[in-house]
Amino acid sequence: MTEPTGLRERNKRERRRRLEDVALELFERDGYDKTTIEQIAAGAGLAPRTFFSYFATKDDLVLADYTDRLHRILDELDRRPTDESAWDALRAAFAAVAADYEAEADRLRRRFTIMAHNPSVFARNLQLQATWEQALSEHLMNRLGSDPGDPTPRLLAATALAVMRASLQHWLTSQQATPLPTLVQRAFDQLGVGLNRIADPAGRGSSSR
Amino acid sequence: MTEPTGLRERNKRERRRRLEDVALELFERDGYDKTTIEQIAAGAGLAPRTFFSYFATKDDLVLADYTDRLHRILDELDRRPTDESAWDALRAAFAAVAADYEAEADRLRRRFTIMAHNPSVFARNLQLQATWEQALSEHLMNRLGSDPGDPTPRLLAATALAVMRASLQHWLTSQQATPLPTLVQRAFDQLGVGLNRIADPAGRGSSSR
DNA sequence: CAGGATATGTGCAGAGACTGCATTTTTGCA
DNA sequence: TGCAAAAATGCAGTCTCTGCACATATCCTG
Repeated sequence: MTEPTGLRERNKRERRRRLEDVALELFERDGYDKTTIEQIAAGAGLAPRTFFSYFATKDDLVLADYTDRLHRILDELDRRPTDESAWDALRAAFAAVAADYEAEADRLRRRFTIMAHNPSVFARNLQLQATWEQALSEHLMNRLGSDPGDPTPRLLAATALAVMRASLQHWLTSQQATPLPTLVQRAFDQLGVGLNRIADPAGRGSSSR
Repeated sequence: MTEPTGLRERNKRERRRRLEDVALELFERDGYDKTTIEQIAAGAGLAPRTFFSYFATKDDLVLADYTDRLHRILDELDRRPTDESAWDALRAAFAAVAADYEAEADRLRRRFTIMAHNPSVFARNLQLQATWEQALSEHLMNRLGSDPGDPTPRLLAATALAVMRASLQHWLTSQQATPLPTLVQRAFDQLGVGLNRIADPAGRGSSSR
């Protein structure tokens, strides 16, 4: 199934999670910069050298599950009917993912705080988002059947991610006053009219409205 | 005028530029990672320690004039008539800046290459763009007279930058087939219908409440 | 269940970015 | 010219991250 093997994998996962937990705690207590990898490894009962076989960099500790998230979005996008306009599909996919975020508002806020105080982590976050943009963009290229030279998919991807980011930020700083999916959908709608026109596969510009 | 003093400032500028030049050259010849700060400093006739009084990090070397660019955008934005919709103003401002970019396509391409191969530089680039987003967002808040809780300015800023980034990338990878300002304006137009509705100061489209 | 194949953990040595501090050199100016 | 501010430099040290050799744990096959 989703379990390739037994003990070995289990331990690996276990240690990885332990490293994350210890790190988050130390980061919050002493600050990101003041926390050394040596301390983190010690806290997780591992040798410093071993840390780097779990995380490539210290930054990655904070953003461990990003790849999962990306796959989540792409899956959600695949689940949308093909006759739906790309923009509407993005809207729905991001709203669905936004719902996931609701469940872990706390964890997100902790990260957000660390990121806000640590340029390198923040930068790493953006960098990961850029890989999302790339992946999303390719995905949309297929969906739209556009050729590689067409900037439209990239534009759509970049815009959708910008919407998500802006919504997320607003949501976190506003103490989650409005549900995130609502914010996301609202933002998508604000931009929707123009984009539906260009991203509707059937060409009949009638979708969100 | 803009010259606070004579020789001292002059030398400082000189050395800064020399560091940049040497660095770019070495980066291209030996690769970013293989080039040490010691080498760069030596090439510019300075002590290694001195490097850090000119650039905070190695990354910054590649992205030296970013702050200037930001100011350029904000100035251009200020120059737009106040009865113009925010989106149209952004369109015009970015198109104007895009024209600047045309003049230095070569330099941009060199940077682009370095960034494409070096995650940390790329990340730093994104990080700087995030500060732009912040600044732009505040600027727009004033222009629109919206209150701090309104996500619209941030959404506008994020989207505009996404447009610029996507256009720039497309422009560089397509060998500058189409003039950048044209690409930028076209992309803005693709998104424009929905955004004009919300970002029109005249308020015809029931702005953000 | 033995025992080799393989994955994983660990210690060591070291490169290289970056910092704080004390000191020297350069430049601006009275 | 000579003094004060600014800039350059040297030095010691911290920390992240890497390569390599070796130890240990896990798995799998016979």
